Amino acid sequence: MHAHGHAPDADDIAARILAVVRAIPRGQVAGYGEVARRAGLPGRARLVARLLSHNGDRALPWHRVLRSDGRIALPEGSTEYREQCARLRSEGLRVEGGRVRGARAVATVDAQVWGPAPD
DNA sequence: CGCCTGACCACGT
DNA sequence: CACGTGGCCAGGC
Repeated sequence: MHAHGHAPDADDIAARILAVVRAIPRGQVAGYGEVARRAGLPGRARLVARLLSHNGDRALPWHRVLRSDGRIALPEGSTEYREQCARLRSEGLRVEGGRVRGARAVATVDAQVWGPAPD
């Protein structure tokens, strides 16, 4: 084990992504690309999606991860899709037409406290 | 190796 | 806001 730590192993990458997902506050959402970026993996949105699709941890707040436009990525009508809808609504979020309203208004907690980055 | 698929994204119309 | 287009990365075969 311990291959040259130069490039992070798949396990480390997965762990970082999951950590970022767990860090999304209740009642808030983030895009796949946003999550990847926060995990230090710009451009790996699809990796985040793949990881969540294989995830088995029910405690993981995977439902807070949406497409960049605020839409639910899962196929409409599927069991997982309905569960995501239910979980989001249970957190007080308004979901309409498979989309979370106001998801793009606040991308980060900082934006909520300090307002949109002036720079 | 090449080819196809996927819980994606940015951009233009 | 809906759609279409091209791009990107990882896996499965």
